[in-house]
Amino acid sequence: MAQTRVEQKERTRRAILDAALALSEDSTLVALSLRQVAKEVGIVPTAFYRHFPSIEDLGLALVAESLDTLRTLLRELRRTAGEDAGTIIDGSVAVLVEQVRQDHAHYAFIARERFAGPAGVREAIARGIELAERELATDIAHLPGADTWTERDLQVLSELIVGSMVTTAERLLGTAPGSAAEERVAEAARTQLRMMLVGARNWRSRTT
Amino acid sequence: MAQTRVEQKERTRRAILDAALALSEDSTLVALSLRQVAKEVGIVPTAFYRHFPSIEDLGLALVAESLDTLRTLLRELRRTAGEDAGTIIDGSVAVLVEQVRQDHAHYAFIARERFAGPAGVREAIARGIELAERELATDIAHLPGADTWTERDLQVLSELIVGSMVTTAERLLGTAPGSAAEERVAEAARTQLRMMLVGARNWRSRTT
DNA sequence: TGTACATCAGTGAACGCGCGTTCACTGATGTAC
DNA sequence: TGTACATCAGTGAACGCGCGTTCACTGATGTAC
Repeated sequence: MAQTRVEQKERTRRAILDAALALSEDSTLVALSLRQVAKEVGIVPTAFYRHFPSIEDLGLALVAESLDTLRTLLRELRRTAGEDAGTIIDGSVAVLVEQVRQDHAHYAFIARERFAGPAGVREAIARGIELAERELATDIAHLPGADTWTERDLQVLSELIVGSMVTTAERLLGTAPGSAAEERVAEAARTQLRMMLVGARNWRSRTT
Repeated sequence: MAQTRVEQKERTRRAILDAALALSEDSTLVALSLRQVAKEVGIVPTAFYRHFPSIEDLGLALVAESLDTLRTLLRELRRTAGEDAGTIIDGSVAVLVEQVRQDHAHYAFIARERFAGPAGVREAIARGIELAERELATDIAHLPGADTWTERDLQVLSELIVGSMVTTAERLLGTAPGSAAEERVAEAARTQLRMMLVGARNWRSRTT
């Protein structure tokens, strides 16, 4: 029965993370107190220290989880990909909508803490987004027709696309699941990706 | 000499706004205390109430200023515009770089409070960005060749462009004035706008 | 110009409250033999 | 299997501190006459 105590600790840790996510929903991590979290979880404030040295460290754990979710999303993007751009675009937006619906709290957390969080949290988020951009650039490089692109142009295009996906995610956060507003944001995202695709396809012909 | 007392009050108000801007630079408005601001300005905490009913109201005043700055920027964008897209793009990026350099604290404030600020502040920022999108759509509609675009496509394109400019501004906030990093962000922004322009020019031919 | 009164930006004491952190503790779970 | 001991998640009292807000105030600036 060596698992029981370990499992109980893990359950409390999970409860702390979920409570922090829920309590920071309408504000931000830097305005969140250890005592609020402890109260929400149902433990005494000092018990918090059995799990995290500070709220900032709890935040870093949440970022790690959020970025894992994001990384899963990007893996999904790639997995859906054939070579038909329209399919990739529609699939990508569908996955993004689905992920934001499913892990709403995590994405809202990223949006909030990206610029307003503690320094370490901001850096961790920035690193995650840069990783997403590099992975996208790699995937685009393997598509047919991309061989005439410079590495820098691929990177800049990836930044543009990831940037617009981040913006789309931020807009989705303000819409209700299944609402007309959500579908409008999704449709706009598909149109924007198609506009960027048209730009990309006609890029070399205009600059070489 | 009816101005002296009024002027002194205005000077204190200005000092409070500047102190709040400076003190929230590494954190956010919701983590900023009235007492910190008062201390920075050199007044007693209770004197704060002669100027604002609360920190949130001070935040709303700061947003109004920030959005005025942003509105000036957009007016500049339009003023620079002939009909040559390359000139508009280069000029727009130059203006954006210049504005972010000049009013760094204000733009950093917008980036931070956009998702993490008090509810009223978040709404005010969202309204300002929507206004920028509508103004851009109006201006694009007056460019030659835009007459075949649907209103919705114009709106979606404007959202894409404003979104990428917001992302560029956020990236510029992380660079030092005159640095190589700043120029790299500016160059990427110009490339992205050109990619979007190529997409826009070839859009109708592919969808009608 | 001189005087008497009004205004009001800023003062300073006081309040109750929630904060992070310390410390010695308890008692159920786990381990050694 | 039974016993004696170790571990450690969670407890609860206590601390000093900064917080927003109240209140009655002061005294320089401004106004009426």
